[in-house]
Amino acid sequence: MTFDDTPATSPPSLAEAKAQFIHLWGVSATSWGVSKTLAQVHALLLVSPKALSTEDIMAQLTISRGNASMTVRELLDWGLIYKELRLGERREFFVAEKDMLQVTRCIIRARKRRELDQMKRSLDQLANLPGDAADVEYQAFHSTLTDIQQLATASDKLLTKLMQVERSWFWDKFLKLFL
Amino acid sequence: MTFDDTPATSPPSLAEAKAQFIHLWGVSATSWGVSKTLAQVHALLLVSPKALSTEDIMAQLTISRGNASMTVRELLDWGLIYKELRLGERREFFVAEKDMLQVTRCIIRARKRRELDQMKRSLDQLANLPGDAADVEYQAFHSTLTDIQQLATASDKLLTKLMQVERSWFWDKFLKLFL
DNA sequence: AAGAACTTTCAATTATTTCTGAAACATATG
DNA sequence: CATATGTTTCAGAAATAATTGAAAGTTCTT
Repeated sequence: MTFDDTPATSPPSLAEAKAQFIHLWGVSATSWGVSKTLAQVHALLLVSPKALSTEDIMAQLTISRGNASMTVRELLDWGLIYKELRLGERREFFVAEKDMLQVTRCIIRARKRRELDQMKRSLDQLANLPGDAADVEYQAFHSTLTDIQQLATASDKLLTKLMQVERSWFWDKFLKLFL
Repeated sequence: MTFDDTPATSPPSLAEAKAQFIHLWGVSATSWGVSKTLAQVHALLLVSPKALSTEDIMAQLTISRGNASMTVRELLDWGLIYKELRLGERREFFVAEKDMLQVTRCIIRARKRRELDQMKRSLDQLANLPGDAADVEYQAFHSTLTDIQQLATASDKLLTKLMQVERSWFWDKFLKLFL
């Protein structure tokens, strides 16, 4: 990526805009409990028309080999990037899933599994606690837990539906229905 | 707290269950970029039938006065708890909003304002970057940014609708439509 | 206006998370 | 099998974020 010296008043170069987008994606991720590097590697690949090697990623984001390796592996787990193998090349290249509907599905799937499903198990256990229905302390606990459980179940079902939804249905029916 | 000698196999006492819930809420919050203490104070008040003072909160969660004060303030900002003032009492008591639909609205409102709205502004700026439509690098950048923008706009509208939705509509129509 | 009761602030400390870099590991090639 | 090329691991370092606690601030009471 070339260095460039344009004055502050002109529109940013493509390289600058990419850097800004990568930065933005990193900052946003952080406030949703996702590691900055994970998001930045994702952003870099999202705006890259061709597959990048680990070396490319290290160089562009100035991160260590270890970090790049771990991060790429996690993105593969999420399903947000793919390996691209080339004949006669030892090293691996990576491309991002570019379809944002698909990206959304991956993110919902991963986070639902990791956090919502786990939480529902704990809630089920706690909400079943037997107790004295006349005790105001017990009542407060039990009714709050039940309400949260209900909300968790509703969220779960909604997210499951959203993941399964067809592209055409999504853009045609769903959006027009609500928006 | 009362004397209790039950073996490990029996159901947990109410106090234990509350502690577990508070812990669960704290852990879950952490993975969504929300501070542990914020969530734990919220959880404590959610399962407390009566309003608690700052002292109560400090004691139950063993946190410092400063932490309790800051956290309570932030929960007030989110709209998740209310002050309860008592005649002839200097100190303030706090109660949680117990209605989980309302709680959901507060959380959506706060996070949308803080993160989504801010992000949309940045995206608008970046997606407008002029460039050479024949350049594959530019194309990749521009089309990805446009897609993300579209997704952000759709999310925004959906969240706005969700916040405005009536309770009856939500439980009757929305859920039955999808779930 | 001085003291009591309570709240807020913030610099310093502590805890947690993330990242680095070098060594170990894997695999292809001469 | 020795070397070259590339990947993974993980203990310690560095960066970030959360928390404390004591001092300053506020408000009520007499």
